[in-house]
Amino acid sequence: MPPNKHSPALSSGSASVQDYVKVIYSFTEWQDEPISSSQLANRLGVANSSVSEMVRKLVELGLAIHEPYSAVELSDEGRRLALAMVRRHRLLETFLVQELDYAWDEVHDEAELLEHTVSDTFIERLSAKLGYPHRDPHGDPIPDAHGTVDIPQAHQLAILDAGHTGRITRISDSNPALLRFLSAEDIGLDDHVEVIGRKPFGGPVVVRVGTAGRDRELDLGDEAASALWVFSDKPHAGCALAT
Amino acid sequence: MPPNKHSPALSSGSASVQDYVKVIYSFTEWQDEPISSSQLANRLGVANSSVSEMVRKLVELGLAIHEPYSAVELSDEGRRLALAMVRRHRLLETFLVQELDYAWDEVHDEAELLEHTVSDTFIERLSAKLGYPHRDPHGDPIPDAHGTVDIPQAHQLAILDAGHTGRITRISDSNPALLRFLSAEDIGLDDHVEVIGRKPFGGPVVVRVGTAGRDRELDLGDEAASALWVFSDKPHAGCALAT
DNA sequence: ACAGTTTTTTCGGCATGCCTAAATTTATCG
DNA sequence: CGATAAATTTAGGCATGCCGAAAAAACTGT
Repeated sequence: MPPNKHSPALSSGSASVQDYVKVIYSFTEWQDEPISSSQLANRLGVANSSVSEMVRKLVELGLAIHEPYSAVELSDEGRRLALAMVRRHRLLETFLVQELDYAWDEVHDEAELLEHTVSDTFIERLSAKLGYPHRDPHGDPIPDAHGTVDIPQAHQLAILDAGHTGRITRISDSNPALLRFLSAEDIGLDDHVEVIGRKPFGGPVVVRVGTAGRDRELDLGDEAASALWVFSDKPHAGCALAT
Repeated sequence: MPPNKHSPALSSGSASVQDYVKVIYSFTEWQDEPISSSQLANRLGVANSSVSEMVRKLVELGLAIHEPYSAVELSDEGRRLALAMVRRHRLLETFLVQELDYAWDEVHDEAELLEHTVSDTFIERLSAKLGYPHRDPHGDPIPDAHGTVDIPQAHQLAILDAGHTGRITRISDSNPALLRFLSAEDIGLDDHVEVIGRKPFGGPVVVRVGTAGRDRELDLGDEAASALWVFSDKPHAGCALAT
């Protein structure tokens, strides 16, 4: 056993370790399949070989589970750490928007850096100051201090069949430009959506969106339609591409 | 010339570089002598050899001026960077105390970490939110966004002669335990002080302190008396040890 | 001024995390 | 099945910052 306490509670690990663990976790937050090495490399912007190395380290640290040549999964310990990081990230984003008047699309990168630096004390005081929020500005659920999250049932707009109606529960924050576009189109969290259909040959998705009565029809490209997650009005929202 | 723009404005440098520059600067903020290698090593908690290396790098980066075997000084560029870091540190401390209810003695370490991570945007928004403060919770002056500071005329209580009276302008934040002691003794910023004298054989300094009318006499050990800086009521406060 | 002490610098080494290039394993398809 | 393609891992290197030990320079006191 390396210089590693029995159950390191949340003794973090380096910023890199935290990043890896968070990405591994996030990959399965709204989907299911565990992440592969190259997907990890992609999301982290590092070479595949770096991932191999680091994953070995994560396994040594007891944070990940990994059979050579197969997907990477988190141990309970790893998931705890990941959830702590996700909590940090989302609370920081909420803080930046609510207290420092950051725009929607500006918060991600700043939070990405800060999450490795702030102390647990900082995070808990922040949470208190913000009124113990459960959802961040993009609609992502904020785990509580013990690592409990509830992940709302939601589907990407891109995979919903025509006719579906629902509410936008979450908007992926991974592309700031896309967030600016959505903001310009006045599409926001909790807006109503109705899927009208899809233009032929993989064309844009046509939807009707809007807050309250003010709704309008518009075309959404694939990236936009994938970034929008909707909580369907139909209880058992089937969706075409569900495999 | 290394991969270094002409006048990198404030393109920071690594956290280490920032720390070195800040310590070099801080050393002369209230005194005058430039800092020596071993003093630098001491304050940074690193080996002398590490300092030699890093100082060479600082010179390469155009941040420091250094003749072998003599003290280290900052270039204009280095001073700019140092002031930016000091600004960050002090604004962060102010924020932690005012907005997140940190105690006086808890803020230093957290700010020390955060100052390397937050963006300029963050700092400017924070400054606005706090109402553009000029003094941090320990009384240290906060440089403005352009790197202008005014450093109040102040002397360490430890070196003032008997009879001096003044106001506590600044309380060094380098020792949290000492801050807790002072807080327990109810000694705070802007309190009035009168130096009564010094007990024999390098004994404690006897002072009379207090807010408004509620003042009392007490003995202060050398460390405490050195941490307290007072703005003297006498215009040309002479002091015994001034050399 | 010069022998001894102190300060500073130089010299290899180490750890972390990243890279490219070269194996190696796994997957795919005729 | 086997050849080729794709994914993964190993091997060797690089940069940053740190260290201890040893060499070099700078202060000391008599």
